Amino acid sequence: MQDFLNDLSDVQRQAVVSKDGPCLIVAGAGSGKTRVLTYRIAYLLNQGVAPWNILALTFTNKAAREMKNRISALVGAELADKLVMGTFHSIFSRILRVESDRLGYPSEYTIYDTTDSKNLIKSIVKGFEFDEKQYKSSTVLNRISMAKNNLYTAQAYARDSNMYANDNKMRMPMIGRIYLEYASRCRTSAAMDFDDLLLNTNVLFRDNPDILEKYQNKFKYVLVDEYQDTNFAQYLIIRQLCKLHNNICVVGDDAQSIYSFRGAKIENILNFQKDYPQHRIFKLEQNYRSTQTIVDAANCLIEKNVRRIPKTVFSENDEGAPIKIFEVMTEREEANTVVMDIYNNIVNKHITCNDVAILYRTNAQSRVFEEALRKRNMAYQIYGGTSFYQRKEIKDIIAYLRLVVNPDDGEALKRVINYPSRKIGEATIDKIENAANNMHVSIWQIISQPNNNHANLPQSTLARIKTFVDLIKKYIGLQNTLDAYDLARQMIDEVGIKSEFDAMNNLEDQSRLQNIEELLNAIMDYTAANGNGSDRAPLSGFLQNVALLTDQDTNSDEQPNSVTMMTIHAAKGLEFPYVYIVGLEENLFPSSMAEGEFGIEEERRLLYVAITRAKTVANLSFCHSRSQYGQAKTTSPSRFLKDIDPQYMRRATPAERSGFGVENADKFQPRRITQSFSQAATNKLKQMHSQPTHQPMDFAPSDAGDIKVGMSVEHVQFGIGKVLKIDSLGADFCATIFFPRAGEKRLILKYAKLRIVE
DNA sequence: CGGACGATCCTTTTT
DNA sequence: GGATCGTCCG
Repeated sequence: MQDFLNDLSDVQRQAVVSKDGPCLIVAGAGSGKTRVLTYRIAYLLNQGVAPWNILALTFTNKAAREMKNRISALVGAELADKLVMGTFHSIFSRILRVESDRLGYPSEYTIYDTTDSKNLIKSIVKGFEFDEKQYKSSTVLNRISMAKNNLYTAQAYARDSNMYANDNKMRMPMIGRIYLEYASRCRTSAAMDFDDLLLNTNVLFRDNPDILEKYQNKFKYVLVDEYQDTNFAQYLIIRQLCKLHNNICVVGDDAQSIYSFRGAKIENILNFQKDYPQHRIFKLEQNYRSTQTIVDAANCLIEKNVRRIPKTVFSENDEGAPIKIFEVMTEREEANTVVMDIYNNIVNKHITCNDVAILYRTNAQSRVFEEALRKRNMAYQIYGGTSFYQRKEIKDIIAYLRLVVNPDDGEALKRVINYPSRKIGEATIDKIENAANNMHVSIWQIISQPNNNHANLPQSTLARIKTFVDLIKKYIGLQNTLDAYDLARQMIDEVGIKSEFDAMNNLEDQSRLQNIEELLNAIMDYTAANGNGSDRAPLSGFLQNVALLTDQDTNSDEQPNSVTMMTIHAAKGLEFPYVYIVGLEENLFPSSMAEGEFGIEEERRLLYVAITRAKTVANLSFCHSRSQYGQAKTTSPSRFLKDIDPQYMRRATPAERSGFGVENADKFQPRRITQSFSQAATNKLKQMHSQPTHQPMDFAPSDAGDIKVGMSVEHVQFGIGKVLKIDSLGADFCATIFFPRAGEKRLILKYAKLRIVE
């Protein structure tokens, strides 16, 4: 134990061993925050605190998993596994399942994801005959979400004249009414949305002091990661839970608060010292990750913000290279230039694709980079496209499983009652839904009692509905005899989802079938891990996990050596040797959506986060024109470029800007497809396979005699490479070529079909 | 009732 | 430029 404390700096160690009382750890970027948090938990365990008395809250499952692994390495898995550790949403959803009767919910309540919520809102707006353009589901949901994050229940919201005035100003006066209906329909569906998990936890604690006390007693030590990203609902839960023991330790960095659009309140960390007067504060200011240049540049950027906790992050690493600024004409050129620079670094600096990340403000920016990378045959991986569990075929199956666990789940029911087709049309569904709403019961309660024809349907339709109801009932019955895996497999077969797809001639269908198999594998893993002996792993447990998974948690099939592409939000907490931050233009970064000085400060923090992801090199780029909605718009450089002292930057030289081969880049045909999750790639994949492309049409080999050292050449199979050496082998000439994808190859020029790129 | 084809809207960021 | 929604037709 004493040994591992030696791994820490003085401040880190002080923060780890300050066991009792409120404690604020302000952790600058790259200052070893996770290390302090994990060591602190290990230290508590070592001091004899029982693991089940420690509550550790994170924002992502991934963060929780990593932390658990690191603690396991320090104190062993037996102890670490007993910690109460996870995301806010997962921990409190579990508590809500245990205490659900106090809220009038069944223990097997469904968790609605954003799509479910939006669909429900659409249905409500339609039912009220409001204008669907005026009440966009995403806007309405946002508003409801904000309300819930600030602990406004539907009743409180509908009563509040300020809220009404606000909505009225936004020309959406009926939001209060929609919220009321939304809440009521969620309840009849026995469903909670993401925000309900936090709102209802607060309601539970507010209305049931005995339960609050129970958890106050249980959680003797509470630790919160990324405290700057907590919203009011989370803040209050923490505050309540800690009232008794007062052992609250929060870790965060105000400079990295980037989630206010989701209700996060930077005030929570700014006010911690006022909230907990007997607190201790530790500032981790040494950055162990980045070069001095990167840290200093990031510092002078963030200093332009007014609202911050004063601290000075510094680095004792090498000075490092200045930040290179790429100024280009179009986003296509931006992509080619950045990719060419990456390529040059791979060849000249001997880094690998894994070392590189391209970070952008919006997901939409990824496409041109995908294309540019594909042209160079460089593998890439996009994070945050449509995640596995958002795919249609997966959502359909999940909907069936959700119905088995909770047949009142209205959104799941509407999704699959006519999929695969049972000849139950929209008109019919509308009728039964209306009947259900009028009687304030779930759709299931209407259709599962066939003798009461509440919806006034013709006999033929009733019969078709009965087939569906019987199917679901059958599996509700089987739930007790089959484990989650057997039930899912059997149900998928019986329902006939698979026969919707034809793997023979359609690549998309083939991938859908694969996805279904992958889902079954995931259920099998779950079944194996969670069932013990005669106790079967319940389906409900699997569904709960799935509902709270996010993109970052589901990107399981990692590409071995690939460039990472993601939004800056998704990059938080990660680090890469080489980071390219692209699209530094007004109205993109800062986003045109950012309003007021507060909004701009958040965008600035976002850039701060982006820059501090870099270990050795950070580069920035911007265009003079970017196409928006299909047409080119003139853009101007981001104001943030002026926030960084020029001494830390240098403009890319014209040669670097054009990159060799860039002019020709557009003429290449893509020939090998890298795997990724984006829709664009999937579509491309479809196109590619619709016609055989064994030999690219325009691949005309260059004359072997023309190939010289230093040239960039392209090989059919290996992609683009750089000629390192030319020598002779008997009568033939041989070239040693370095291919970023395939490594170094020695090829006989006479046989190797090489095409000169530049 | 379902599929095909246009019109329309759009783009933050995500637990 | 693309995804989604609505309309028209079989």
